[in-house]
Amino acid sequence: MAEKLDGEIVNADAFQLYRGLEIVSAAPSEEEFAQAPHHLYGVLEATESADAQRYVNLAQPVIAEIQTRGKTPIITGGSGLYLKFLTHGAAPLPTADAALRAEMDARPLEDLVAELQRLDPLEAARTALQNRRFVSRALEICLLSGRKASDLRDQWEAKTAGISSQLRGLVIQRSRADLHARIAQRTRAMLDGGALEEVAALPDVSANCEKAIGFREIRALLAGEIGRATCAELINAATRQYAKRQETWFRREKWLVPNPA
RNA sequence: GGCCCGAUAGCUCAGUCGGUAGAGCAGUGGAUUGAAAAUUCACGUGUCGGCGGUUCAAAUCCGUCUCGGGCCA
Repeated sequence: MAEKLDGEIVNADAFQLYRGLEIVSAAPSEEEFAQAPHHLYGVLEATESADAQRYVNLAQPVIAEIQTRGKTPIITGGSGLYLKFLTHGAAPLPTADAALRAEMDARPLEDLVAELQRLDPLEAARTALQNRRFVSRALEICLLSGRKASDLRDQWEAKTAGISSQLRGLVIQRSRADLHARIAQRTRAMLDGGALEEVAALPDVSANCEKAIGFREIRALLAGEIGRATCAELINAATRQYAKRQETWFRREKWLVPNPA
């Protein structure tokens, strides 16, 4: 399979700190992946904010361009949500509104829950009401669209129901021991490979970029708040947790084939 | 050598007046269509360092040993 794919990698990450040291979490073969061109153009600057639609807008021209050269774009995760936007498209929902969001952030969660339950009881019942983000997003959809979030969601789910059967993809699953060893190796490579300099040189970054794993930890290291060993361990732990969340997400995507021969 | 402090979950520690122990982190599983490398939910049996003693009952009190750390010599 590997030798048949003349591929180029498009990564589903909005920000690529540590350029050239991307996670190799899915690839036809490790050698091929390492040799394939990684598409870093179209990537957001650290000061820019990101969202799933923005990622799709950046990735699609890159994918099209690879295809015009007769090559296979290999889309890798990254974020399961971003990949799903790419494969299934965006639902016709209102885009986040900064002012409304700031207003909601200032309100107590119970307040948001109560309003959502009043405006759209069905969506409230489907939402994890302890999760502030999910509650405020659902409420935001209702307020901005003037419609019920549950209706819009149902429409979109009905419309995209058949898409998965037309997709092809694979998931590389590793044993936890192997995965954790590779994560530790990657962290080492990052710290030794210029990540400190890269973070030190970054300006005030966007809230999205600030959350990239390693960013805060390296800032703390540079500020002398933690030592290098602690920094590495914190990055390792955060990456392990992220990898586990990726596994959970992709396990649910039934069209993805785990560990094909 | 003497004295003091510590030893409890993988790690850091809490544990009241004795009633066989629980937080944070780590870990595991889940949710997740415009913040997602984010956010969020669930999951806690472990020789309470060892041995002996007191007691109806000991992580807790007493003795002793081991291992850390500190102070005095």
